Amino acid sequence: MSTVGFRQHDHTHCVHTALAQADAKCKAQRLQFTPVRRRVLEILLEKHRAMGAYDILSVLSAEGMGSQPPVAYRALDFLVQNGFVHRIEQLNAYTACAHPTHDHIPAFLICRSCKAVAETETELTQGRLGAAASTSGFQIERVVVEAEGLCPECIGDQP
Amino acid sequence: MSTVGFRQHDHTHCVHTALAQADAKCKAQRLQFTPVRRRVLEILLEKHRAMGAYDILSVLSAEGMGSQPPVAYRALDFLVQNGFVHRIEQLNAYTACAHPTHDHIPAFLICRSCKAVAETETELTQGRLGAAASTSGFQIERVVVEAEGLCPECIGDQP
DNA sequence: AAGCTTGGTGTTATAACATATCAAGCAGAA
DNA sequence: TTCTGCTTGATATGTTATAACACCAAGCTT
Repeated sequence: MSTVGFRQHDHTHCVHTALAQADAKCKAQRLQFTPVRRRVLEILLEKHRAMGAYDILSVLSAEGMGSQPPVAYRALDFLVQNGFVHRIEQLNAYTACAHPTHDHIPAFLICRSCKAVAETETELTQGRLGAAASTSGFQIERVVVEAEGLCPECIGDQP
Repeated sequence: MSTVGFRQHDHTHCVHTALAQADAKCKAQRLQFTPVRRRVLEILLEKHRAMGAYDILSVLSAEGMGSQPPVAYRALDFLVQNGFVHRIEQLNAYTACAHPTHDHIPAFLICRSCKAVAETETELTQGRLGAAASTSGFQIERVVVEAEGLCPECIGDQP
């Protein structure tokens, strides 16, 4: 059920599916899925890794789709805002959402060696953090959960 | 038990206690608790908020303790490494540890309005993320848990 | 004491990440 | 058509972080 990266899959297919889903959602919600936005999502889906804004920008730039930072950041903001992409705070980087079809609190496993990112979900507000929040009167709006470590591929290689 | 900020307390006392504990731990572990390192910790304890490296640097600089970024970053690295300070990834900022006397996985409640930070603990590896990690063979080394929202003080003020 | 090693600090420079601002284009509604 | 709102282009700048190298002080060796 919950997708946990770190394994083989039909990549071309998953890229196409995700783009089609994004298309559909944007149509349904009257959002403008412009060429730049679409291409940025596609780049992230293709790489299947966390990428910095400037990495993305350099791809765009090579393709003549704009060469200044705001181009990338604006597209990323749109994609994050609408749940197509998540920001990885630890890395100041971005990765395509693995479950774009439903709302969720994402949680990530991030390989410190190869930067592969697996996304799963969490319902943290019911745990200890949620308890702390409610006893102190804190109103949680967003939760970041990111685990750093070594993915199966890299456990042998790196210390 | 778990300290959840957002309330009054004897601040001078807590600063002194924390510094004394840091002193003791460094002595015990033969770590060099140099003036810059000590002062950076003190600054963070005094403010009791998340502070950026450059905020800290400007205080240091005003006191003639070095004016270049590496001065602040080196001290912060030391303090983070040894558990006296935590880095808040969402904010690219740092905050003094609220439970420096024992090892723990910190979790934070961060007010997006006033930047107050409350630290609590979590044992996340037993939850859904831990399960995802073990089924996929991912080796978790570090976990970041940060909730953003509004603290009790700011709930009335800000939208 | 001279020489060596280790770890901290001072300093310069630069890399990496992100946003403010203003002008121009373009699509859909009135 | 004209207005309006969103998107894009472009310039400039702000913010966060690190590389690299020189210097110095403490502790250890011979």
